[in-house]
Amino acid sequence: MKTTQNIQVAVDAIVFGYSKENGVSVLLIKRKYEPFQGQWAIPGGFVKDEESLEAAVERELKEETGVKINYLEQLYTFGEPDRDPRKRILAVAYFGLVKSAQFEKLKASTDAEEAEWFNIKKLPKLAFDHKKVLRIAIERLRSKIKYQPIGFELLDKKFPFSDLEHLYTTLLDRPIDRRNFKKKISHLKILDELPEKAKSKGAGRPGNLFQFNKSRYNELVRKGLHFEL
Amino acid sequence: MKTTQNIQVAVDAIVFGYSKENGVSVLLIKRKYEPFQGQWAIPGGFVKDEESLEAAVERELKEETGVKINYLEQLYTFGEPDRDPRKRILAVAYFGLVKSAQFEKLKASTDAEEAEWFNIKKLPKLAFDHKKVLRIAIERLRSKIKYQPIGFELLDKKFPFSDLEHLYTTLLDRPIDRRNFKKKISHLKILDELPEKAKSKGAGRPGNLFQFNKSRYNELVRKGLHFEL
DNA sequence: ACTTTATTGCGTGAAAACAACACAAAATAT
DNA sequence: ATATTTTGTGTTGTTTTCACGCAATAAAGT
Repeated sequence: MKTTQNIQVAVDAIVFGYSKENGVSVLLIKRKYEPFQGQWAIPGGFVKDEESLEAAVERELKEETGVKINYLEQLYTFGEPDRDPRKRILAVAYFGLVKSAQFEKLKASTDAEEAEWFNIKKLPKLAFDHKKVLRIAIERLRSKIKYQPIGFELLDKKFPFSDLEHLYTTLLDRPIDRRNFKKKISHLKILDELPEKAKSKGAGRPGNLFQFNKSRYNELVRKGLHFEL
Repeated sequence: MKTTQNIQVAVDAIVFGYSKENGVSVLLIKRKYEPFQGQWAIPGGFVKDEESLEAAVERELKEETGVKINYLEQLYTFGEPDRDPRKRILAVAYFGLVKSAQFEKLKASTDAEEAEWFNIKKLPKLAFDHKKVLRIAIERLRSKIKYQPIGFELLDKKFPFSDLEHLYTTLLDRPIDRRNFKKKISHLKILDELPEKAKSKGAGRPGNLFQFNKSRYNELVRKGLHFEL
């Protein structure tokens, strides 16, 4: 077996967060070193020899941003020989989501001076091929939210229905009929309606709170049903 | 930058073929060397330093099996530290399809003595974690065929409608109502009906020949429609 | 306090998609 | 010629989706 191969393996983490005020945002870091020093980039780094890819993602995220991920899946592997100007680096990109509550917690973190959330419609110039990587990640988020209940991973544990609606309209970039949307979601029976009401912030009638019921969802999947918006 | 990392990068190619007689099959090779010498495995090999991942896949496939792929996409990257007993190998797995005409051409190939097609329901024992890899690939094929027109990549350029129907019943493992299926497909207007008829092999009325119209399909996609069985 | 404004919650009818179903036509096999 | 195999097509009842309007609840404005 040849051992002449000279490719470094890294992981990247494209992490999305959401809030009603800031919309759908992605976590970026400002690069401290060359190449692309000072530019914004997707967080990530090299994989250690004995470490799984997922462990590497979580470690790097913690080191660079202090953020703890709520949902993680593999996105795509970028392996073009010239992605990095110095040497060949293969990046296994992961796709992560954080709950609304976690979102914005950056300020509290110590290492996070150079990390920031950016609305996905107002992205800065990015290092390497990260523009392309991010485009693919956003595509995945947009399409996946239609047939997998990952939207709930972006909201708080308890949320008013309007938050869910707002998330979908924002992400899919089209208006949604609240009544039909409610019907569709509620007859899947994957949401529990809580007795409490949201405490109103701002004008308008306060909404009931809901909660995603994961075990109910898993049941449905076992029966071959599937969520689809 | 540390260069102490010691991970080898390989590609694997899970290639599917189809024929009415043999059903949906996958291309495997018999390993010539340790570890797992003599066992069946997914074709693949190490990526060369200046070579793209896709190029590596095509090269290895040609070397090991003589098969030329018709459709190729990335499947998943397997990076667990202990996948290979000798040293850490990260495998970027690709998912490929060959046309029915190409299928079975193995015998003609010179290097292909140790390559064979296996019906996906009659798989042999596999080397490494290839059983898991294959399971994921089959899942992908099954689910993707429902919402992307990749089924046509498995058939000949011109095919009778019954072939399409047979492919779907086989792959989805459930009966399909011919009339409803025809209605659904034909009102998408992605098939051109050819004036010729299939020359009959065996009893029964010969069917008309059809052909997938890719540009028509792309139009539909642009308009936001989507294929779904 | 009462009026205005913002937001939530619910129901109905029309249109489209889906599922179930049977028989005639064209070819080969005997 | 007659039987057998396989293709091709149309109708109807049911279910799902889509479009749409109005009353209820609370905060904000006066």
